[in-house]
Amino acid sequence: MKYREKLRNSGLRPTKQRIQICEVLFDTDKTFHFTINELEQKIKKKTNTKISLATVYNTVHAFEKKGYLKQIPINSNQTYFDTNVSDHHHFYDLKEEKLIDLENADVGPINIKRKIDGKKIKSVEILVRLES
Amino acid sequence: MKYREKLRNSGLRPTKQRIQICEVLFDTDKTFHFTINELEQKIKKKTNTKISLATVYNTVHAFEKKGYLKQIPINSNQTYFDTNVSDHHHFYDLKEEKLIDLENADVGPINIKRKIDGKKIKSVEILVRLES
DNA sequence: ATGTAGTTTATAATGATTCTAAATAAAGTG
DNA sequence: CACTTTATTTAGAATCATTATAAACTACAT
Ligand SMILES: [Mn+2]
Ligand SMILES: [Mn+2]
Ligand SMILES: [Zn+2]
Ligand SMILES: [Zn+2]
Repeated sequence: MKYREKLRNSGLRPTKQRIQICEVLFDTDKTFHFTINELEQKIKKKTNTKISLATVYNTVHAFEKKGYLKQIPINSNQTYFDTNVSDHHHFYDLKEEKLIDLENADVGPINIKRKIDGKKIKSVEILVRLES
Repeated sequence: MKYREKLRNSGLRPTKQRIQICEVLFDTDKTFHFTINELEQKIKKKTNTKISLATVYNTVHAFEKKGYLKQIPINSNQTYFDTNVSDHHHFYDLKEEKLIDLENADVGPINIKRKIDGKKIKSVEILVRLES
């Protein structure tokens, strides 16, 4: 399978669980946003096997560290993750509690004029809250 | 005191606890960012009375609803609040885990070109992550 | 003063996330 | 292939921020 090599190249052993999670996360043209609980549901539906919640957490964190996922800062009691790891911005629909990608073309260039000594910019992200 | 009226005008009874929390939050020229636990510490230090944690939560949420505080979306296990309720952006120093205000003049104008039917923009916030 | 609705409080409950330690599986060695 | 080593999975417990509960208290109107 295509994920065995990807995992091995990342220094992660290609276990059955990790491969299944890869299939749920990356076997799609569209990227998406998810919480751990939503991911658990997707896994349960797609594969009929059960992966323990601890493994889902472990795997998501491992993938995040390797740069295959990223966290989206949102005021929510649950952490949101994104399979789109490119630099991009978000709408957050407050009613639906859903994130929507904003392509960079949807936002003009952003110019951060202020500098902080000894610090460099790691990321610049816009969150646009939407109400009905 | 100056806060009695402000509270009454907001439909909030001016209790001893709320006035003390107002003093900690608003008796300063500089605005600041805080978590509930940091606020609890400040209250303990400034006033020598003890306000229950439940009241701190209740009051912060009441003030947020009235628009005297706002929440800042950050990936943290604790919720961050801001006494600066104007539209503004943030640096987030990943090492110090501290927020720093970016004035609007520090960021060029932001133009969100995409629209979502039936939704209107409630806020636009930039988070600039800083690394050392 | 009395009554009512709002507020505070200690404490319990909740729920997302992390930890633990034992069982299992992958990789390395000869 | 044995055999060893090391990483991973797992169920369940622990943690910890936040919210709920319900009884005591307080601001305020009459
Ligand atoms: Mn937050
Ligand atoms: Mn978050
Ligand atoms: Zn996204
Ligand atoms: Zn701020």
